[in-house]
Amino acid sequence: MSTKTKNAGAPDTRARIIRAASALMQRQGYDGTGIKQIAQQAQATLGSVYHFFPGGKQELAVAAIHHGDREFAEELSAALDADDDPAAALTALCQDLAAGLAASDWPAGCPITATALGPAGRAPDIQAAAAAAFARWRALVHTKLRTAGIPDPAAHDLAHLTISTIEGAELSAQVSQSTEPLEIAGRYLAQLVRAAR
Amino acid sequence: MSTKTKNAGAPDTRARIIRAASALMQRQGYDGTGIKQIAQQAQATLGSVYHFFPGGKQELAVAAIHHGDREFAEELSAALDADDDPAAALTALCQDLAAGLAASDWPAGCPITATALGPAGRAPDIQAAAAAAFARWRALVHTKLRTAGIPDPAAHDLAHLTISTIEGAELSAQVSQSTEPLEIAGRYLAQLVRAAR
DNA sequence: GTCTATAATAGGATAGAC
DNA sequence: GTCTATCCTATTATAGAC
Repeated sequence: MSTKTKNAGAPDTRARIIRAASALMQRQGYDGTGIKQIAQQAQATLGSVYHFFPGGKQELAVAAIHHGDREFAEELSAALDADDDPAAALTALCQDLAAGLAASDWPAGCPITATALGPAGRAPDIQAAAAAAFARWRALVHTKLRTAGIPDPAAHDLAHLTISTIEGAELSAQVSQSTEPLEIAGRYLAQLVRAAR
Repeated sequence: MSTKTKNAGAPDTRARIIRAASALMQRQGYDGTGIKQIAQQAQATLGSVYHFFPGGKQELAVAAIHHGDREFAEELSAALDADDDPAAALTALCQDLAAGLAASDWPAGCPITATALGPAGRAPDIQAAAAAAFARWRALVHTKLRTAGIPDPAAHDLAHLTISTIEGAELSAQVSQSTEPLEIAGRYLAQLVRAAR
């Protein structure tokens, strides 16, 4: 076994820093989150942060977005795998998202939106990481829809719409401090998927 | 005529400041935008900014959100009034939004999302202003759908879905630097509205 | 790899002349 | 209402001991 493989038991400072950056930027955005705050939350020192991320805040944000990307991809995959019917799976996912948002008291929306929105114009690597995340999520839905028998022009478009709508409903729910947008989105996405067969 | 009514010809520093704050925060977010930058863009001095907004940056953000609220409400109203059929009107609106986003080179998404996302958790007045904007936009769509003959449980839900989907599609388009999410959203929203009759 | 100290700069906000 | 100067704090980032 190579020494480069991760040893899961160790304190793993680098992973703690990424998790802290991801969680804080998800709620406060890129510019609203300080590196010192990240270090404190990760129980690391400033020196350790710059040791692992010599590229500074931008490199940290890219790592945070990759982390949020994988995080939501796993949640999405689990939800899609839980039911053969994609319509039912999407409805259940929206309910789970609504419950998570309410449990966080609303600040914890999409794992990458707030991180990417502000600096996307100035930092191309941050924009690219966010675009890759959206594309991966779309691809997961696309595969599920095709497996369920929906042919390809429709499956491609529905995958796009699904990510857009879930993203927008989570944003609306967060801003309005209500689960209603996500509940409604789940119902209509199911209706559209069922109509596409 | 009262002296309190606005005299449209004057340089109107206060309005220039609000417009600058709205435009900058739309692209860079609340924390990514400095008051000095706003003053510079508005061709005003720091003293003038604090003269009109003694509450500082938070009061400025609330005014910027109100400005973006009215701005999009007018665009939405105009789009809905342009066609008797709400389905066709929504499709046209999505195409207009896509064109505007591409013309801005992608940074100019929803007028209030970036402004509200970061500080919503800490500043209740900013969150409330953003929630009011979303509610107003939903109400405009709701009225249009009811006028077009869609009964009320469906019209209410469809208004919610419309705002969520447009919001999410604009976000996806911005992040992905592509007009495709908005084009697809426009098509499916039209399909759902037509099916609701 | 970790820690502290510090440099260099930019941020929000205020004071007071005009 | 406008302008300039300034205070105070926080920020990113680096240096160098351990």
